[in-house]
Amino acid sequence: MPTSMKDIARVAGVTESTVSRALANSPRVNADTSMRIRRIAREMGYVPSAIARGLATRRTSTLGVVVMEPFEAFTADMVNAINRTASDHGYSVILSVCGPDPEREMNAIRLLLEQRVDAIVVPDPLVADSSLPQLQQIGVPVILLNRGAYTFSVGTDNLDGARQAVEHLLELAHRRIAYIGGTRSPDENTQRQEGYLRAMSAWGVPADPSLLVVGDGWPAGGKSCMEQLLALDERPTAVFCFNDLVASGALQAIHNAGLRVPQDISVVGFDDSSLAPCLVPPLTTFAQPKETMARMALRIALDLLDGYDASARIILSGKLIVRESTTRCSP
Amino acid sequence: MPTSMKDIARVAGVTESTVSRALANSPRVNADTSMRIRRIAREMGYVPSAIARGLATRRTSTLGVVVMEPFEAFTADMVNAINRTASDHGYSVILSVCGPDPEREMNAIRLLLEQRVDAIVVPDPLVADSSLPQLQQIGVPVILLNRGAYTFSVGTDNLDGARQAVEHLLELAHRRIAYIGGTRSPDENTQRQEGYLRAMSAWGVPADPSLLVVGDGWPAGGKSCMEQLLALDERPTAVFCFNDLVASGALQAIHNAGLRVPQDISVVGFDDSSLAPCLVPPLTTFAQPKETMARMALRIALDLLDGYDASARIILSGKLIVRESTTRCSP
DNA sequence: CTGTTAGCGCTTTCAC
DNA sequence: GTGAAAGCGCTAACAG
Repeated sequence: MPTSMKDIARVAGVTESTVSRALANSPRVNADTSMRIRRIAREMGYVPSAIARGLATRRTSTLGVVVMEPFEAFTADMVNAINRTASDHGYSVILSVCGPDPEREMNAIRLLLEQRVDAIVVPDPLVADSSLPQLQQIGVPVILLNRGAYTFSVGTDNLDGARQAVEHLLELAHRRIAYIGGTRSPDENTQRQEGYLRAMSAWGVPADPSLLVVGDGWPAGGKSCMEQLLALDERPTAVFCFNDLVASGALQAIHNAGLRVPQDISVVGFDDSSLAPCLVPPLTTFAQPKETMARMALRIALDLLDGYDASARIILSGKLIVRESTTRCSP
Repeated sequence: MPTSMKDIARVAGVTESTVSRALANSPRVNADTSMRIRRIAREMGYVPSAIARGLATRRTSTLGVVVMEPFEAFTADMVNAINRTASDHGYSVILSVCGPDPEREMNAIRLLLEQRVDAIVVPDPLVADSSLPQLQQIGVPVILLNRGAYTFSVGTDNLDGARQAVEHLLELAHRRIAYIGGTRSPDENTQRQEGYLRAMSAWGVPADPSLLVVGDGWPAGGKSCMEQLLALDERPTAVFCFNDLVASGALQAIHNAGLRVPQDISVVGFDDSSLAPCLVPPLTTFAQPKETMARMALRIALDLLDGYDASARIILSGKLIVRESTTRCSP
């Protein structure tokens, strides 16, 4: 058995309470005794029990994060960012992985509730809109990322992100610009597509329906969509992709067709996941402000825990990262 | 406050003990009462408290995982695999992220100990050999991955992996084969390099020292190493890389030089991380048996918890995944 | 400044 | 088959 406060108390010849205070650096305990107690604790290899403390204080300083398997680039980055901010605030992170299934997602949340996490963050939520209200009744703050329909959410401005991406291409003189969507997140897809359409029309470029294709949001889908686009009589000179994974699939298809990026076709992704700079060529992509999102999410959670009303649907703006997958349209 | 067993007991007109038993499906409680209790629990929205149970049983059914930030592909995959097996065994996973610094790694472990995790797994350990013994004295099982020097470890046969990779290239008639190492994991690097050298000598191919370069184990390092190799008077026709990240950097350098993969140069990676199939072209790479590694690691941990002596340095073999980045040498 | 006391929510003997 | 009681390790009033 690991040493407990009781053990320390015995050795130090004081009560548990004093030990507790000393270890918490309470000013209400004699400086000498305090120091002595801490020394003894160290010598005895004392490791405080977070679960016992949790039981007593009804706060575990623990944050639950639900992610969908498999970790894809954006999610992994997000977990990273969340973890970083969480530990800055003295929080540990419990990871609960679920499959691509709303029911398993709910189950993952239940598991976290059993662990009595103080709050839950879901970077890639797939819960149905109809179950959203239920999430607020759950007892602990649940924050969703990129889910504007929910009261406690922080997300990226997809509309504007898509606009930035497409305008970048338009500025490079591209006109036949395609959009490869992804069904894995219908809301986000709709918004990004809308942003694409608006940018096009703002520049007076008529939208060609055949340039609007939709895959599954994974590399395979991106690849087959791109193949479809390449088979067009008049193929696009640029493509804007739902996310970086889709873009990687597109890159493969273009390469297989014997074409070059960006000379023959420019490609833009979305997310600026850790995958983006590794691709050949390094991908131009819209960066979601992941760090800020994580910080905001945690802020909402902590405010809620402190009893403040933190209802907020925060929408952050990101910025385009221009790398080497885009260039001026050369007809 | 969430409903507790006490609440249920009051409503059901029984004692807490009976509720506890009923909820645990103990046969020692009357079938009818048991069912009734479980119904009440459900109706009251009861969520058991894992931390209270943990306090009482001194088992938290919780597994700690320490990973180095940033999550790179292999680690993320490993966390996935560990999580999957863990939840198969009814375990939750607490993630503790540390920087690339042994001290912070130890700190991450401490944090997990406070949470009273039942065991700890470290997929990419960077603790010094000299601190290894300390890990065994820590109170809970600590399993390291890919760290043969440690008593409780499971890893991949790096020597054989490198051999497989290089022999694949040799069979494709390559002779000028380079190795791009990575210092981020000295042990593994040494082993993979050794495997490379042995395969070469087994085939009677004299090793050219100028074909042996070493980077940092990240894409940037891979890129600059590859540039160095391309500047050689007689450049290699194939490169074997320390890991997939390095390979992605190499791919970029080759692309920038106006050369093609695999026609001009074949490239082999290591790990078969989720990055590999996304690259252009999809990367031939040696696959570590991640699922098996996770399973074995958990098995050791559970055996240890059950009081068995599970000392074992398990070395698993993996297999080469041939994709499109390698082809026959065309002189 | 320190001790006493009472839980936090659950499990687990030991009785009945 | 069920209850009573003790305890897991810690915190937090409340006294003194």
